[in-house]
Amino acid sequence: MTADSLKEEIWQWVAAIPPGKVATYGQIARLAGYPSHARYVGTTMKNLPPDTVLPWFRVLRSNGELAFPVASPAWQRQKSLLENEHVIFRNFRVSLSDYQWDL
DNA sequence: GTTGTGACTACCA
DNA sequence: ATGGTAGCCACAA
Repeated sequence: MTADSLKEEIWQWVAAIPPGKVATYGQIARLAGYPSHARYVGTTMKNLPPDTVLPWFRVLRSNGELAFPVASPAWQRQKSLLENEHVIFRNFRVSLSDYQWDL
C-alpha cells in the first residue's frame, strides 16, 4: 500500500458518516484498517482544503469533545455545523451514546 | 539517519 | 471527575 492510499481510505470513511451522526478519530482509523493511526486521522482533517465537501465536522474525540479549544472560532464553527443537523451539545460536548455512527 | 510535533487514546493516580 | 503519562506513527525539518 502507498502513503496516500491511507489518506484516501480516511477520506472515504469520513465521507460516509451520515448527517446527524458522528464518529471518533480512532473509529475512522479502525474502519480504514489502521487502528493505531487515530492521530493521523486528525492530521488528515487538518490538511483538508477550506472548501472541502467532506463532513470533517462529524469527527470528534473519543470522549465526545471537539478537537479545538472550547469557544475558539474553529470550535464554534464546528459546533454550529453539527447543531445545524440536530446534533445537540451538552456541557461542551456531544453524547456519543446518542449520536455515534455505528454500522 | 535523528528529533520534534501533533484536530489521538487508554490507563492510572 | 481530572490531570499526567506513555504509546502511537506519519511527516517535516
